[in-house]
Amino acid sequence: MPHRDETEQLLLVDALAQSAFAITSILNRIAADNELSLTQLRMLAILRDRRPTMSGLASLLGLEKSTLSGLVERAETRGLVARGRSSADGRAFDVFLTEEGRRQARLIERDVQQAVLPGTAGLSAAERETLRELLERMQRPAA
Amino acid sequence: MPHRDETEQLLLVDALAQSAFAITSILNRIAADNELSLTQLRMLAILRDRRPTMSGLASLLGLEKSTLSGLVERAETRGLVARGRSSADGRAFDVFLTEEGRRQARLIERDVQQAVLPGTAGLSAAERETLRELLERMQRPAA
DNA sequence: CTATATTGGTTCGTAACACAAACTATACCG
DNA sequence: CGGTATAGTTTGTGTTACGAACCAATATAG
Repeated sequence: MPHRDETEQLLLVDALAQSAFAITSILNRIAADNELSLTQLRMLAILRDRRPTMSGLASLLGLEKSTLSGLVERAETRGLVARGRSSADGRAFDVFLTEEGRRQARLIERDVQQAVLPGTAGLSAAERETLRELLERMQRPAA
Repeated sequence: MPHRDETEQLLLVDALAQSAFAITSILNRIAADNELSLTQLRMLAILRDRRPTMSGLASLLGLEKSTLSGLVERAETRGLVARGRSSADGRAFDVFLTEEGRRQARLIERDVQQAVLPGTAGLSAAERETLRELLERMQRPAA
């Protein structure tokens, strides 16, 4: 049952959004269980393999930079992240996970896997691989 | 480059989470542009094709039911949603979109499509269809 | 049938979140 | 070098989110 390509695109966007809603619902719960907010959890996940500046992190999270000061401050107070002077710009700070933050991120990762895996049970191994590859392709910049 | 199946599963979960993070970042921005919070936006999207009770909606959003009273109250005050007595349980209220809420949801849907579509450009039409189908398969209950 | 347990939704207290405006110091460009 | 842009912070305001407590409706057990 293929659709016209324009329709197909819109259906894909909707499927991506629905998937994001479902995952977000799960993440909300896991965050609360770990005494984190959804945004704190997302920040930890993003920082697993990045060291962005404050405004870079704001952009990745889709938030205003004024929001980040408090967010990072509180995470810093909890020992989950630290800040360092950016070498690229004397005004900027990089944000990165501490060892404690890495531990917390791994715990969360485990919880997320446990919660999300059952939902993938209806797919064959080949389908799972295809889905993963296609999603990863979408995360890569085209250029 | 296939992996062991267990690894493949974990990579898929990670890809799903990364996708959700990226979409959520976009949704955060669109919500702010429409003077909504992320959670308000998610609620509108969920209510497009559902009429859940308050606690049903809390579950769909992954939030505590105590959070829903204020959330729905404010959306009701803005004329985006309304409540009706549930026929299934004399204590319960259903929540549903008003006409205004439907209009708002359509505007948001348009914005989301505009923002997300460019990210799908690197996939062929067939790949897009495959991705959509696999995502939809995941949203369906297996039973 | 009655007493007890459970549950749907609300209220309240508390901390956190998120935006916009304003600000300061640093960086950039003509 | 001077004017403009920008990274990050602070402040004000409204919203969000959890847990505890509560009340009324519903479910359950004897």
